[in-house]
Amino acid sequence: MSSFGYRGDVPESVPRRYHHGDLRRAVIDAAVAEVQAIGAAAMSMREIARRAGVSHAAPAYHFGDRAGIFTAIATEGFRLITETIAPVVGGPDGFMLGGAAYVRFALEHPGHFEVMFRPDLYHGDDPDLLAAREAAFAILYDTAEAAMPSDSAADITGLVIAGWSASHGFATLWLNSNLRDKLGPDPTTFAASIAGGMVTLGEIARRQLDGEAGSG
Amino acid sequence: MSSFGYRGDVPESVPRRYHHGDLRRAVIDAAVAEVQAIGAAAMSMREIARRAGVSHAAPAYHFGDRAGIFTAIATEGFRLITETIAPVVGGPDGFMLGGAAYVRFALEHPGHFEVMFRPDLYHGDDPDLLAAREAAFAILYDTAEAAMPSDSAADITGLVIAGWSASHGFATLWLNSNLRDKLGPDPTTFAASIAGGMVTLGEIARRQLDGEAGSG
DNA sequence: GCATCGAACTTGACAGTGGCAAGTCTTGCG
DNA sequence: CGCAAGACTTGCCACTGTCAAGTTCGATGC
Repeated sequence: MSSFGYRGDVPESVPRRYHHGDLRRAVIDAAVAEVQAIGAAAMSMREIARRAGVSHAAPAYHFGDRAGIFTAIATEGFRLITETIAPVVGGPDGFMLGGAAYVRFALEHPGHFEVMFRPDLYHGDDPDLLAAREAAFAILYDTAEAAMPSDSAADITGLVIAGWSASHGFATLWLNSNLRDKLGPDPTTFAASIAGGMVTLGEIARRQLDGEAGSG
Repeated sequence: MSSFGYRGDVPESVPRRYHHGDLRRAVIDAAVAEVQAIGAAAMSMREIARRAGVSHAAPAYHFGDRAGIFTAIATEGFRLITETIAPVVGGPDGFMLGGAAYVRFALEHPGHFEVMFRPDLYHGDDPDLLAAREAAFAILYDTAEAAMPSDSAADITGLVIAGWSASHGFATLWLNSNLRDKLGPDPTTFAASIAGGMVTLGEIARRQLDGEAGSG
């Protein structure tokens, strides 16, 4: 019946063959771009297929279903963020640099970042995903361990959670455009201001802990 | 033609009338529950209509479109979080209590919280929404201002961003189940550990700022 | 060179979705 | 009562993700 007639919206100039060559890669790239542009909810498999110049069901062949595409994106994202943070671990300022690298990753790969932290989108039991995520978490812990002051009585977990929360929260709020109108267009400009805020925040936290210990 | 035959999946026991009475409220409540249970992406207007016992197009009458429902949820969320934080502002521990209240709101109203910080879901130019959001932001600033140590040279904006980021990041990571397996089931248990982490984080930040000032 | 086998696609169908236009019921007000 | 307007219902459309079945093509073995 059919004789390979599908063309979608692909320009005539692009040579069309039955086998795409690297459809898996093309789908991920298009999906990340779509997530970044219009959000994960609005991302459509058929639209992605159209852009790649394949039929509407082709992406599902490689990824199983919609969640499969997001699983691949999240896995790639956890690998990328590990690569971003790993080089700065170990030095005296490793923890601050790690936090900055975390934020930088989020701002440079907003599509990946959005998917990574929305587990309802993907297959949470995928082995590759789990391994990539564990590796990323391990880097966080390493960074905290190396930066822990020798005279501090605080536990590592508390430091990891505090640092991770601060970095993650800033990145999230920034990407949601909740900070842009309050801080100006470029996030690196006010890094010092935020670091100062963290110092003050530490003082306030200490005051409260002392107060509890004294009155309790 | 028709004689008011629609019934959806509503139990027979529920008296059915043409006018629901408070469909607007019912739709918001059902939508929040759906977002909490299956995520905003999977929330369906038709499913909500079914649960409310009205026809599939009834919700759109009150909210215009899907984004209109999310706009109403976000607006309600910003009002609720303002009510949650407002009572704790002013005291010596106001900033820490405010952060705790912020996290508490997120964990108690995960449906609202998810929608509030995903602007791609709703109508960002809605006047009610903008007013509610500004009021919530104002409370954050008030809390920071009241808690600012008199001897601190840091600026308020830096403190607000640092505290907001930490609270927001923790809440987000917790709701994404990224912390649950690392911290145990109940977030209040390890509040002291996290506060200790914030103290350490402040020390690390100060060290880095001093280092930069010394070497630069 | 040639058959053939499996991977990489296409095609077509299905149930479900959001949005729109047009119709219908009901309440409240004169 | 009459009637206008608000609160819905109904039916339709284009679109979506998923599935089953068919088609094409490249590699492998002979």
